[in-house]
Amino acid sequence: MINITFPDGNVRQYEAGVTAMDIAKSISHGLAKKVLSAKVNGDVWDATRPISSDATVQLLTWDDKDGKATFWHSSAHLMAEALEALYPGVKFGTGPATDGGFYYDVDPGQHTISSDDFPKIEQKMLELARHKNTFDRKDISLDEAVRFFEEKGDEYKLELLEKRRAEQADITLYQQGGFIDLCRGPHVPDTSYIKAIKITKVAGAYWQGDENRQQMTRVYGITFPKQKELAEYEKMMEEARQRDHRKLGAELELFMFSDRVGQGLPMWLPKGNQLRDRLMNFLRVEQEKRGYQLVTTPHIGKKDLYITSGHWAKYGEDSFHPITTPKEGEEFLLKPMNCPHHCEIYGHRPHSYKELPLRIAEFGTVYRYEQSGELHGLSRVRGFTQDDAHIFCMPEQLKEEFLSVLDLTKTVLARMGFENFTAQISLRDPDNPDKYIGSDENWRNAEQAIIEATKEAGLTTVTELGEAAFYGPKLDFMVKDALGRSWQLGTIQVDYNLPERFGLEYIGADNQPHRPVMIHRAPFGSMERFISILIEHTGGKFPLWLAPEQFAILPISDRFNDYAKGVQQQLAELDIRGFVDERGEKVGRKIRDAEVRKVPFMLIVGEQEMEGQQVAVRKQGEGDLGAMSVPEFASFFKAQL
RNA sequence: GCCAGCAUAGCUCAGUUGGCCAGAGCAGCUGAUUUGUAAUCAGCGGGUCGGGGGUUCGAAUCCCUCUGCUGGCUCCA
Repeated sequence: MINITFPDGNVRQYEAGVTAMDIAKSISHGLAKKVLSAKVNGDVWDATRPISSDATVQLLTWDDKDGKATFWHSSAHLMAEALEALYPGVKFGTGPATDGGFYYDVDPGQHTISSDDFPKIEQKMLELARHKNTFDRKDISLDEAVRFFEEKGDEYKLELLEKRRAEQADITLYQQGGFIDLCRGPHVPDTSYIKAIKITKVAGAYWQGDENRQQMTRVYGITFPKQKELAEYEKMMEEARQRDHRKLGAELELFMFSDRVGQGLPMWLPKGNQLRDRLMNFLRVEQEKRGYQLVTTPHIGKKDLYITSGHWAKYGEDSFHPITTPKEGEEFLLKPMNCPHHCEIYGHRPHSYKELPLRIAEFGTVYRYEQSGELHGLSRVRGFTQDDAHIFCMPEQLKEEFLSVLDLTKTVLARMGFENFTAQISLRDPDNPDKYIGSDENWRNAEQAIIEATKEAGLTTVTELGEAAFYGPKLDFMVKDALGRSWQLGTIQVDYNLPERFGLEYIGADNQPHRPVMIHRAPFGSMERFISILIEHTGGKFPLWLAPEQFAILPISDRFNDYAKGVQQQLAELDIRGFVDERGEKVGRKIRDAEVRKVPFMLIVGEQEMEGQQVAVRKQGEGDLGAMSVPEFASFFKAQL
């Protein structure tokens, strides 16, 4: 008999060789039906794999992240089996589960796989799933595995095996039906668990993530244990489509692109620009409270500036090429970031330690030649405005400055209605200390400052080793939007490199020159990207204070247009903005149009309202709230700001 | 940049294997209607079928190429 310890600390005895499935059955039949795999001593195992000695066991179901991963990983195998049936000669790379489903990288040989083939693949998978084939685990020697895949002619699997040989890893195969794959597992007990299937996309992907190697075809899918869950998923996807900032941006007339202007170069239309302006003003005020000083720098700078900063060497060839002038040999670059200009501002005169920290802020528009395939609406563009600032401080001031920036960022996110966020701390790779510039002591100091500051600020954090930039550790804010999707927003980065390259100094209390530390920070990241996320988070129903139009006055007929304009005037004096819909349309129509434009308040005025000096208030998405006097509406409105 | 797909009126789309002057709805314009909580009616205008080249008696439709867009990959100072 062996002792099985459960997550709640309970211990039960079972025969050696018991499986997680057996254990589940011993607890309840309902549970057994839901078990997909199990965590045995911390590793995820097949539910059908025998446990031979004492162990801690956690049963995993669809509700567990690892349970889902098992389910999707098995689904990847099932898809591979279907692909092999549909496209003879197809070769397989890797096929893992992801956060939202699974994919398999395949080399389809002569065939091409396009979205037209999805129904066919789904059908085949469903057909195979119904066979209720078990996923059988086989421990074999590496040489046997090599022989098998040589015979099959799958060079990708052979390459993976050679890698395993170097690692001296154990080799296991999994077989379901006629399909055998190199795989660590685990898998669900059999294929019939997979009830609902959707192939979602097909894309190119480089073998082993290396752009110099073979391009595979990556087929993405998602599966569910119940049809209903697929339906919910599809509904969510539809909701995401409705909220797509590119669609809403066009519909709400916020921004546009033009082929003639150029790819990835957004133009802000009046309403979008208002939104953008209000966001910037909000941040200006918050920054002023925290001791930032605004500067303005030009959009270009001499190539030498970027040779000094080191950016020319790293990005020069792959970015916008220099602008030449009538003067021989003179070259300027469109600025790809604001820091070199800000470093020059810092360096234009000597600084005393008493002046630090010096916080230089700018809404700086920068240009980067992003690869054409990377461009995406407002979230990835070639010209954008950063809500940038650079804080020059002494090393011992780092923590306090971090706290101040964290406070600013939290204020910003809260005001925007993002309640769900985490901070990702990116530290050095401890195994690779040579990759980084700056002394060991400085790094330790900076990393410590970030860790302590986030702790004191009460943030939920995740720490990533090796994700730091070569010039310093950083902290990124990850926010979750209304649909539960995660986005990276603002960033705070410590930089030891630029102060060095620009030879920046301050005179310390000891009357000796010292090197300041620089912090780059941008709570929004960029106005473009931030607004794209805000649009999708709110579905275009912006917080009242940001709405380009806060009300629409809808006269019942043109006899009330003058009264309507009077009301508009009264509200304008109270800083409430909106417009009068003077068209010769029926109110029903005016309401519909205002609803579609997502105007927060509709004020309907007719005979009764004019006589009573009132407005009939209707809230977008909610309906009629009844009549109010204009001052009543104004205070009702202000209460919701 | 790479792989795959897409590009028809301002927008959303129809135009199935090549064949008479390329269609619809919405939007726009003009007129009528003076309207009470999500689309009033009528008339009119609008397209070198993304650009260029080719195949063909004939191309929106087939081929090549360029541009842009979409989904990923790679990248993201």
